[in-house]
Amino acid sequence: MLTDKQIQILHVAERLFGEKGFDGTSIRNIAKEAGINIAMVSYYFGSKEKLLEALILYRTNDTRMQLDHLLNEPIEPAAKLDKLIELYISRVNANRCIYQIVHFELNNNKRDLDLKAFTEVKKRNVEMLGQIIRQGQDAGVFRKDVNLVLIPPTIIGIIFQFHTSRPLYEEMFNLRTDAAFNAYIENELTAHIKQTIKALLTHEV
Amino acid sequence: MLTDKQIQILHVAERLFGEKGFDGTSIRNIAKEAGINIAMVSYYFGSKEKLLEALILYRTNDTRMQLDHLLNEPIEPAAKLDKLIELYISRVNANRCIYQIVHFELNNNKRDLDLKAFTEVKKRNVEMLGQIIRQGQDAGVFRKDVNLVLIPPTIIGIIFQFHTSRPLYEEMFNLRTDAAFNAYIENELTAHIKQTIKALLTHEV
DNA sequence: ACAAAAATTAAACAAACGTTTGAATTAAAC
DNA sequence: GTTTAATTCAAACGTTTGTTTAATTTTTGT
Repeated sequence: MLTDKQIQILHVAERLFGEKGFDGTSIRNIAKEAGINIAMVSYYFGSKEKLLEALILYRTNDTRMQLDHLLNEPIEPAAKLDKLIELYISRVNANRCIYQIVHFELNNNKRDLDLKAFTEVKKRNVEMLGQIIRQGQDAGVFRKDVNLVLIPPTIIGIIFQFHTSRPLYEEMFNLRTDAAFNAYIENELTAHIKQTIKALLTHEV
Repeated sequence: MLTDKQIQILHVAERLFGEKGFDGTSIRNIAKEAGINIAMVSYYFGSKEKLLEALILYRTNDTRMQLDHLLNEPIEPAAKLDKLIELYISRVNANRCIYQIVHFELNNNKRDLDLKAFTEVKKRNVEMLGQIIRQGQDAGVFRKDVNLVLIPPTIIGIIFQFHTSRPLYEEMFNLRTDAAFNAYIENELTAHIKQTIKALLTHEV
C-alpha cells in the first residue's frame, strides 16, 4: 500500500517525467520539487526505475476501475460508445505523461520494466469496445465489417497527436490559455472524434 | 552543406535517439556505433544539441520536397487524398524517430531548439490538405462542414498510436517479424485510415 | 518514560555525462 | 616536396548522475 508521502512523490515525479522525460529528470529534481531529501526516493521505492513502475501501476489501476464501471452501465450502444470516447479523452488528458513514458519505454528495451499491467488495460479496452460494438451490430446500427482493434488507436491517436502538436493548434485556433485549449478538446475535438468513429462504424463504403 | 561523414553520423544519431531518446543517448554511444572518436561530434556539429538541430533540418527538408511534388501532380481530388495519406504514412514510418524527439522537445522548453522549420512543414501540410479538400468540395464529393485542420492529426495520430503500441498489435494480429508488421501498416492500416478520412469527408451526420 | 522502529539528513561514492585540449596524423594547396 | 589546413586521437576537464552510508531526528509501541 502507498502512503501519503509516497503518493506525493509520485505526483511530483509524474509531472517532471512528463515535462522532461524519464532520463531528463534527476532524483535531485524530484527531491527538490517535493521538498524531500534525495535519499528518500531510494528509501521509499528502491530505485528510480522502481519509482517509475510504482507510478505506472498507480495510474493503471485507476483507469481500469473507471473502465469496469462504464462497462456495467445500462445504456444503449451509441450512448455507451460516446461515453467510452469521453472516458478515453479524459484518461489521456489526465495520464498523458504516463502514456508518453510507457510508450517510449515499450519500444525501448533499455529498461526492463514490468509493463504487464499496462498492456492488460489496453487489451481490456479492446475487449470492452468489442462488447459495445457487438451490441450495436446486433441492434443493426453499426456495420459488421469494421476492424474493431483499430478503433482504440484511432481515438487515442487523435487525442495524442493534438496534444503533441499543441503549439501549432494554439496558433491556428487562437487558444492562448490552458483553459481555452482544454475547452477546445472538450468541445470541438471530442465532437470530431465521435463523428469520426461513428462515420467509420455506420458509413457505407 | 553536409559531408558524407556528417550524414553518416546523423543516421546513427537518428537511430539511437529514436531507440533511447535524446537524453538516453550519449555522445559516446553515437561515436562507438558510428566508429568515430567522441570528439568528432563536437568538431562537426558544435554540440549534442546542434547535432539534433542538424538532424531535424535534414529530415524536414526531405519531407517538404515530397509534399511540394505531390501538390503539383495533376490527378483528381480523391486520388490525391489517397496519395497524401500514403505519403503521410511513409513519412511517419521513415521519420518516426525525429517526430518523437521533436514532439517531445516542443512540449519541453528545456532546450531552446530552433524548430521553426518543423512547424512550417506542419502548416504547409494543413494548407495543402485544404487545397485538396476544397477541390473535392467544389467537385461535390466532399462535405463542406469538416474541420480540415483536424484531419492531419487524425491521420498522423492513428499511425503513431499504432507504432507506439506495437507490442500489443504484434500480439493481436500475430505480426512476429518486422516485414509482417510493415506489411500490415501498408495494407490494413493504410486502408483503415483512408476509410476513416473518406467516411469523415462524405458521411452525412 | 523509555526502548525499538521508522524516517530523515548531509556527506560521500563510483560511474557516466558533454566538452575541451593539444599532440599526432592525414589531406590539400602551391 | 614542402607548407598549410583539416581531421583524428587519447586524455583530461569539471559536472551531474543514481545510489549508499552512517549519524541523527522523529514516531511508535508498551
